[in-house]
Amino acid sequence: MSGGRCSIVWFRRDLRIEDNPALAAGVRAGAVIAVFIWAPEEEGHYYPGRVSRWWLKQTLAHLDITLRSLGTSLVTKRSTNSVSSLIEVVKSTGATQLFFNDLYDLLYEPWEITDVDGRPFATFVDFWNKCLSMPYDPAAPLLPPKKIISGDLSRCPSDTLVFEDESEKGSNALLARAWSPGWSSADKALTNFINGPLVEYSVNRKKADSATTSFLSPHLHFGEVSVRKVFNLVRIKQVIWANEGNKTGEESVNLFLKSIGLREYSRYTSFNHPCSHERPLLGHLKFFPWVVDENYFKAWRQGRTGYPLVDAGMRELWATGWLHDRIRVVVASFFVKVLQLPWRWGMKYFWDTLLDADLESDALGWQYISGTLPDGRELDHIDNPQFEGYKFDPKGEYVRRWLPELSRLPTEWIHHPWDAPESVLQAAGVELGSNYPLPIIGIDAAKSRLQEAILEMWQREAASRAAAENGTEEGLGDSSGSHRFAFPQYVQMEVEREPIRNNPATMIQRYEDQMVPSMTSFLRVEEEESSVDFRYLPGDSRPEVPANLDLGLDSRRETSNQGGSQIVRYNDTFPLFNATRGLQDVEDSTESSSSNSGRKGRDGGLVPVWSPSAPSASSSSYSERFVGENSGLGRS
DNA sequence: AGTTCGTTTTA
DNA sequence: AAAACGAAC
Repeated sequence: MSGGRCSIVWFRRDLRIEDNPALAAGVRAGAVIAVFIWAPEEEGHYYPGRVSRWWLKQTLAHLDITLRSLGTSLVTKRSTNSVSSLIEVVKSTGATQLFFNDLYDLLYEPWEITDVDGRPFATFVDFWNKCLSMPYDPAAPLLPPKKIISGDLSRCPSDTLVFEDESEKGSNALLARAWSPGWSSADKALTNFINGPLVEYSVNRKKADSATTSFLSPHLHFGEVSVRKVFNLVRIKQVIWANEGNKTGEESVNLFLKSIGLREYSRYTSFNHPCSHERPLLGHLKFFPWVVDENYFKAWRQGRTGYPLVDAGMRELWATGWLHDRIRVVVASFFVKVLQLPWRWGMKYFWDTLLDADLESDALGWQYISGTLPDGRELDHIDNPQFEGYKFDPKGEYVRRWLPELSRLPTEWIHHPWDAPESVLQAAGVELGSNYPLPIIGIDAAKSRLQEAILEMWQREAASRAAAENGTEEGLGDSSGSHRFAFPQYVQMEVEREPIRNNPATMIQRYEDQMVPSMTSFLRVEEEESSVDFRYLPGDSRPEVPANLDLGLDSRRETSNQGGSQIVRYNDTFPLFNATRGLQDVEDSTESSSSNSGRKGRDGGLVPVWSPSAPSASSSSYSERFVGENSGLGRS
C-alpha cells in the first residue's frame, strides 16, 4: 500500500532497525525518509557530555551504514528546534506522514502498571512485582525491515553534525578501544552476556571491578537495542535454567532483570513525576540544608577526598567514563551523605562524564541514594567507605589500580590509610596530606553534621507548614525562589595537587536548593531552569507547529489527520526531556500556588494530558498526594 | 511441620 | 535497623 506515499521516520533514542515500531510503520506505509535531528540546546542544562556525544556520533554513523544497505540513508539535521527542522524536511521531501517512537522504551506503558486503585506505584518493589506478574507479556520484538524504499532526498541535504571539538578528539580516541557503539554491537553484547557472564551475575555483581556486567547501558540509552528484546532473550534463558534446576542461573536472571526493572522504574517515575530529575520526590527534602562547598565538590570530582574507594571510583570515572554500579553508589552516597553536597550537582556531573549517562536512571539513582524517595536509603544513614572498601574490593586491587600513590600500601590499610602507622606509610611511600589527602571530613563529624541538617530540615518543614496553615505565604521552602544561586563552573578538570584541607564546620554554607550546575559553555547562562521550551506544548500558538504533535493520545497506535498531513504516533507524547521540564511547572503550581509568579515561561498553556488514561486532574492530584503522603515518612 | 535463630540484603 | 530469607532444630 505504498502508492507513492512517503513517510518521515524520526529517529531519536531508538537508533536501531530491529524492534523499531516507527520504522516498521514507515516501511509498511511506503517510502521512508530517515531523519535524525541534533538539537542539544533543547536539553537545556543537560547538554550531553563529551563521551556521550562520542557515542552518539559512532552510533549514528553505524545506523547510516545500515540504512544504506537497506536502500536509503540517514538525513541528519543540526537544529535548535526539532519541530521546525521536521517541518523543513516535510517541505523538502513532500512527506505526508511522520512516525516516531517514545523516548522511553519500556516493557509496558506507564499507565498499564498501577495498583488496584489505578494509581501509579511509589515504590520499586511493588512496581516491579506488578510488571513481572502482568497477565500478558510485553510486546514481542519486531523484526527488522528487509528493505527500505527511500523517499526523495535530492532536495533534503544533510547537515554535518559536529559532536566533538578538537580538544576532545584525543580523549575520545581511547574510547574506541573499549567500546563499540551501534545496534549490531549492542546485539552482540547482549548475546555474549546472556551466553556468558549472565549465569554468574549474582556471584560477581559485588566486585568493584568485575567485568561481568552486561555493559548494555549505553546501548540501551540510545535505543540500539530495545528492552523488550533484552527481556525476551533473558526470559528464554530463565526458562531453560529453571527447567535445569540451575539455582545460580535463576538467581542471576532475577537480579539482572531487576536492574532492567530499575531502568523501567526510572522512566516510570519520570513519567509520573516529570520533575524527578530536579526535585526530591519526598516533599520535606526540599527543606534539607545542603552544604554548598565548591572545594568539596572539586575534591570529589578529582578523586581527592582521602577515602580510597571513593577516590579510585572518581578517577576511574574521569578516565574511562565508566563506573561499576556498586561504585556509583559508593561515590554518590559519599557525595550526598558525607559531603552533603546537593545531589543534583552529583547527578549533573554523572551526566557530563558517564558513557551511559541517562537522565532518568541517574535521577532515580541519586534520589535513591539521597533518601528522597519513599523507598530509598534511610536519610540518616551514612555508608562508611572504609567498610564498603573491604566489601567490594577486599584485596584493594581496585584502589591500587586507580590510585597508584597507594599501590604499595598493604591491604590491611588500603581502605583507611589515615589509621596506618607512620612506618607503614613511609615504607609505602605515602605521605598523607601531601601525595595523598587526609580525609576531607571524618565520618563521625559527617554523621553529626547530618543529624543537625536533618533536624533543621524538619524544623523548616514544620515552620513552612505552620505558615501555610496560617494562610501566610511561605517563602522558606520555596525552592524556586531567591535561594537559588548559580552553580560553580567547571569546564576542564584541573588536576592540581593542592592538598585538600578540612573545612571547619563554621565555614559551611548551606542553601535550600541549588541550581543545577551549568558547566558547559554552550549554554545560555541567563536561562533559568524554568525557561522551559514550550515549543512542544499545546497551547503554544506558534503557527508552524502541527497542533496534534503533542496531544496526549492514549491508545497505543493512533492516527490523526490534519491539513493533508498524517501524523502517526506510537504511544508517544513528545520528547521526554522537553516534556519533563514543561511539566515540572504543572507540579509546581499544584504544590506552591504562588511561587510561580517570578518564573518565566510558566504562563503558557501547560498541562498536556501527560498520562492519558489518567486525566490531567488526577495526575496532578496524585503528585500532591504523593508528596503529602510521604512527607510524614521517616519522622519516627 | 513449625518455630527459632542467624545471615544477608536493602531501589 | 528491619525485613526477608534460609538453615537448623
